[in-house]
Amino acid sequence: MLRAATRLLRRGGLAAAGVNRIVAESGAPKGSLYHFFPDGKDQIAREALAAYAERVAARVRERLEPMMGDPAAVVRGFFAMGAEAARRSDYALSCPAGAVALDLEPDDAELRRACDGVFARLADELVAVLAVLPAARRAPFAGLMVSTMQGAYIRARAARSLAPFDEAGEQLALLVPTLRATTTQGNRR
Amino acid sequence: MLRAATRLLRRGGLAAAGVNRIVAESGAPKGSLYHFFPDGKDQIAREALAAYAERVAARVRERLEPMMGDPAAVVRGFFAMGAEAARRSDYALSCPAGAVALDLEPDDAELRRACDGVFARLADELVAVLAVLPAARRAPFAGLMVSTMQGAYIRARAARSLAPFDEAGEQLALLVPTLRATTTQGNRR
DNA sequence: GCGTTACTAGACCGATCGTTATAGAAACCT
DNA sequence: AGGTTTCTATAACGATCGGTCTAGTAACGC
Repeated sequence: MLRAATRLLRRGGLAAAGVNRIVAESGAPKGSLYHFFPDGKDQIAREALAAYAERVAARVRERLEPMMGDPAAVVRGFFAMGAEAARRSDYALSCPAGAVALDLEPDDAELRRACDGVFARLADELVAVLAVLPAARRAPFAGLMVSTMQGAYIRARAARSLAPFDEAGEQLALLVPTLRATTTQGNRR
Repeated sequence: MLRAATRLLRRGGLAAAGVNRIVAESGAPKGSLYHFFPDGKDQIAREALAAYAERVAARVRERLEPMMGDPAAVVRGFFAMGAEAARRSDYALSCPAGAVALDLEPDDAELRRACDGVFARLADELVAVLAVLPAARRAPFAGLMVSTMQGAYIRARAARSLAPFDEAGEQLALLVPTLRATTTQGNRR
């Protein structure tokens, strides 16, 4: 059921993940939804996002850990993962956290934090596989990668093209030598 | 009325821009909606996106053209614009095209193209103000900037922080020297 | 066996969705 | 003024939304 919720969230954000559609697509028992998720839709979305965070973090580590010695390869590999997800779903599936974040009403504080948690979890994983970079550079660069990945999902869907992923991977990889060369004391401003 | 539609799209994507909410918030005559927009919600969204594209392109040019000689300043200025929009709306308003793109059902071909048009228009404007860069580098870098901006909107909203904009601006600015130095024949792969 | 709890089916609620229909007011042409 | 077109108000449509409720079955402790 959480799996169906995640897929619908990835497809069209909060709006597409109606409770009726979730139970319909999941084939799960319809009456038991509010038994396991007493708080309703918000709780489903929250837990789906939390589960997604762990799953995607694990996949990132599994796939990028072998390239730890070559940060540029890590960058390219990261965006290749996004491209693959987009291609395999014919541009239907994006990151659920991104889709939800843009659907948020200002009062959905918990859901907002759940989205933030996904990004934070992802950035942490990237920091780990970017260990070769100077310490002070890792976190901002990981954040940049996460942001760019979210945007690439958006643009890829709009253009029905994988170019945004390739574009992002190639160019952010170009940034790696600069990040390696610059020591902490050499930071701009 | 298009203005109200745009604001609602920026706030929460297609789902938040219900026709009733549009007429309510716009104060516009309620009965006349389907007189001016016979195709209904899709048409409103399409025209709102088209109008937004022109407006944001004009603002980008107006604000960044003075810095054309310094691409790094252009980059920082671009993301400062995003940060300002997010800050002024208390993280409520993002790019409508991004929000709509992640809400799209696969059959909304026209709306998808409208989103793509916004990104293309924006990238074109960035290419124009990045004229100092080598020609072959401009378009991909402009695309990267657009993608990263979309992602920064997402992460800023999730984190309720402007850090993603600063992060993006600072680091993409670091990429400028590399792009300037590398000639066309020096392209990787 | 029984009693209790965990779970499920499905109808049902009011609200809101996008859209259409009807009918009346405003504006315009001559 | 009369007639025509343009616009507006309001009600209503069926569909779907998130959520509740009741009745019932399945599973378990004892």
